[in-house]
Amino acid sequence: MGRRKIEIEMVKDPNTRQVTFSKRRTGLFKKANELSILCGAEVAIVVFSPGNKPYSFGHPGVDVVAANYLQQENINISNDSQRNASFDAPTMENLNQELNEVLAQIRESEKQIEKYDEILKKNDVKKLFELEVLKDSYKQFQDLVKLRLSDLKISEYLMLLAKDPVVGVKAKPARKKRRKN
Amino acid sequence: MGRRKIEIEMVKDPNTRQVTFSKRRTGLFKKANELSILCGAEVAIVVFSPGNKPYSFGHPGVDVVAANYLQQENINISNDSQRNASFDAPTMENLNQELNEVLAQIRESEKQIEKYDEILKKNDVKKLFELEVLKDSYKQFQDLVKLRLSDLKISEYLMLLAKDPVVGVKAKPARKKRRKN
DNA sequence: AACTATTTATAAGA
DNA sequence: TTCTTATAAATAGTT
Repeated sequence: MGRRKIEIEMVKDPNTRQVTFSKRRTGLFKKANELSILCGAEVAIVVFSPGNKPYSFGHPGVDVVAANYLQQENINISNDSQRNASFDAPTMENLNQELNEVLAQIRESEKQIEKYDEILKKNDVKKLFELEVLKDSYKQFQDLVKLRLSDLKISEYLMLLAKDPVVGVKAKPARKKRRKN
Repeated sequence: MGRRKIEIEMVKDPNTRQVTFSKRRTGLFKKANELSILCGAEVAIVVFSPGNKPYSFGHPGVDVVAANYLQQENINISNDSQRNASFDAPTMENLNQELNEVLAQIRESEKQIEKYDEILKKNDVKKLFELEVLKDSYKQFQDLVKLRLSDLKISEYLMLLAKDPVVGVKAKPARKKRRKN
């Protein structure tokens, strides 16, 4: 889309890479905005620049979309457009707690997946009932992962780390550009 | 970018709106993928369709997963009401092979989830880079599960089992599809 | 699901 | 960084 065609591969020159990033991030956010308006869709994007600086776009807001994504279960219960718009900036404690909860449940589910696997390998028809039970467990596991440990959630976690990287050590007042590679 | 210029405003016709959504979501994810590769940037996107169906994109440099996702979504993404409408009757061999593949991948990923867990518990900021790497692994895992072991396929698998309990012995000729739940 | 006339994004240059 | 512009790419309407 420019004077010349380029291959989709890492841009080598760091300077050019930064310029490309700026241009394309602008374009991406514009597209996202158009999509949300044209289709009435909710969109949330989090991007880290080559220098690891976070940028985000959201309609109606990253927080709102994140909350909806994470709490989709509640939408089924209340039909109203009573979206949970109150997704306060997460703290490290919140995120850690939540992640640990999920990870615990994942481990719990893994045991059952193991059994699932075994039954499948045995192909024992008499275990059909058991298999259905395990299926339910597995679906719960999937849902948990999808809903509660979403890409977005992880990105937010990383954003927090990026912004306040001295977790549990000390808080730096500085808000300048942060880099690590 | 089309036959005519359009205003950026809600597309009124629901049918057209859905088509526009599909096309532009594809475009958005493609752009996101290119951005991540060209610039080595982290990107995460969550979108809700007009029908409130969630779609997500994530990954730097895992273009294969993104491509697979786009290729397979016509299988995975279909309305509940039309679930079985266009799903060719799977054979036992197909399903067994597919499930075993996925289960292998799950076990592979579990190891990395463990490491993820450990790092989270440490809250060690210096491990940020490591965390990002693990996040990628975990996201791949998520995508795999979503793509290849959908609820639909499990349901079909169970249906087959229920009807044709001699698993792994032989595949009976295709039969009419029936729904259980 | 494809096609194509147009619009839009953007790579390179200033 | 911002602007310009030639060209590549996305897509709106069509088949």
